[in-house]
Amino acid sequence: MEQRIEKIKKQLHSQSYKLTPQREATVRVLLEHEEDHLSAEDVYLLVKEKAPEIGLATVYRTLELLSELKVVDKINFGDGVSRYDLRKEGAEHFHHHLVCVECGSVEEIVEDLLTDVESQVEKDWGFQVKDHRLTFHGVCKKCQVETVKSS
Amino acid sequence: MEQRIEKIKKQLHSQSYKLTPQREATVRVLLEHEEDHLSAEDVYLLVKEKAPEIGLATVYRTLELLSELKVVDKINFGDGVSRYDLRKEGAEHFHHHLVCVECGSVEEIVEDLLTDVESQVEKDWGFQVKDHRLTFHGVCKKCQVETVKSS
DNA sequence: ATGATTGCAAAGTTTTTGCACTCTG
DNA sequence: CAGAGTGCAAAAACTTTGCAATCAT
Repeated sequence: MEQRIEKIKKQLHSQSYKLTPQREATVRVLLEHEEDHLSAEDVYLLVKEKAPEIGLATVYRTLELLSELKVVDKINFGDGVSRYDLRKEGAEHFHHHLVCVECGSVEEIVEDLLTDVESQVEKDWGFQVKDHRLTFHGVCKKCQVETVKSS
Repeated sequence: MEQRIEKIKKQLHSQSYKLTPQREATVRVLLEHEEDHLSAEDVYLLVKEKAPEIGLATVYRTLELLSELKVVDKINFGDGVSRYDLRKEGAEHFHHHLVCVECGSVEEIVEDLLTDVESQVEKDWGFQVKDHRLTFHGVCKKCQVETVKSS
């Protein structure tokens, strides 16, 4: 945890940004909820527990900044809100998501499944791929079981 | 064009919805701009040219309805707005997008590149895939050329 | 007539912005 | 002190909703 904060601090410094207490608190919340796909509001409420004086605008500004630095990725599952997801340690690409249409749960896939597909896109469309967003919509393991039960 | 409208009309009727003039005008705009990834506002302005009395709320309601019927897909490229994309004729899955980070252009890939990846997800994660969203971010052919020129 | 659909305006959400204040170096 | 960063409140941007009027069967 501390190491990852240290690393982010360096990333900020390298662009002459500071890791202020507010920014640090925000990053800590993200680290503690790495699997949770928090919205800006979610982050705000969680940060507020530790640092009640923080403003929502600061959270937005911080998330925006972290987004530029590629520390987090801003994602959107189609409900009205943006969600913010920490990049995995050393991950070069965005990870994938499995969104369950039954229960709304979101599972993460860290593996990069798209190496072959990316080569194909570069070859066949002449498009130089830098990153990707992949989300599958379907029925998660748990809900499949429950469907069987109830039928 | 007329055939596709006829088909959509049937889809609506099968769920006891009507193809009102407003809805038809909206569908026509979508058909005429199939490559354009229009926002609700875009659609509204274009429909207004032909049917000035239409309201923005109706456009939203129509797009919502078409979305439920899987006539269009609602997508989000990370700017604040939802965009609406007609499903291709006979396409079972959502098509993919190539978003250029230089010029912002959006290219479409109609082929389904994910058949293998989907099998893998079903096998390895026990997740029953129904649909997917795949967007590549990178540099399009045109901007690659221009980068070479200017360097 | 009855129920679906519409247009308008109002309200709701989420996000951004302006500005004075604070902090750090 | 200068510049970056902050909190607050106001504004903006996008979308949804309530309701009376309209339309189609």
